[in-house]
Amino acid sequence: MGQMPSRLSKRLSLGFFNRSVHEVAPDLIGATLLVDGVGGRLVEVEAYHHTDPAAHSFGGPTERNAVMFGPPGHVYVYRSYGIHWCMNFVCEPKGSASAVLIRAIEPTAGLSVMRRRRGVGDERLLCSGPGRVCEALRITGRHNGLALNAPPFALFARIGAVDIVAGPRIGITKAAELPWRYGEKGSRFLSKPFRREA
DNA sequence: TGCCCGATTAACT
DNA sequence: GTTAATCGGGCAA
Repeated sequence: MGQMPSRLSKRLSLGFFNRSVHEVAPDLIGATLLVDGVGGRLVEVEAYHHTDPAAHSFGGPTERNAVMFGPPGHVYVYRSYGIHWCMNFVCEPKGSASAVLIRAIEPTAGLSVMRRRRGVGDERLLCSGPGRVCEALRITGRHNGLALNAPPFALFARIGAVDIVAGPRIGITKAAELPWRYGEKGSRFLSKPFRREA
């Protein structure tokens, strides 16, 4: 389990993330993320730039957001609403404190494991939301600060072209109008549909 | 120290 | 459509 995409696509290097978060975020759509062999294709992400009032790093470094100020290609995990975990990929040169929130995945590997962890049978409910992604892939605070190019992570470039749509981010109050949510057009695995879809 | 509220979800009406 | 669950970060006092 988990080797399937390796023959078909390249692994993404840490350098992939050493670019503007607004380039990395759409480029991640269609990439495959596995955690201990379980996961699938990224179909929805959001960009958080350090100059953005909605970003955790906006107010400067704290104990919680320290990883955001570290090197790109590492994972920033935080607890949301005291209940859920949310996972981000740090972008841009070290200290820039920008990151991409992983909001939804199309499950392709370890379906039965994810169903058991999530307690639901419907494929579309396994990873359609940032908290659901972390529960299905069993991401917790102990993953905070880990690099994406080493176990338990495996990250593969997308294969072929992907239709990408953008729109306002979800669940925020500051800078809510900025169109920094990216998704695969027409995907059935989004946490919410995009407004302007053909 | 105390208080408010959040990059959410599921279970309601 | 609404709301409870649940807790740590960040800031006021």
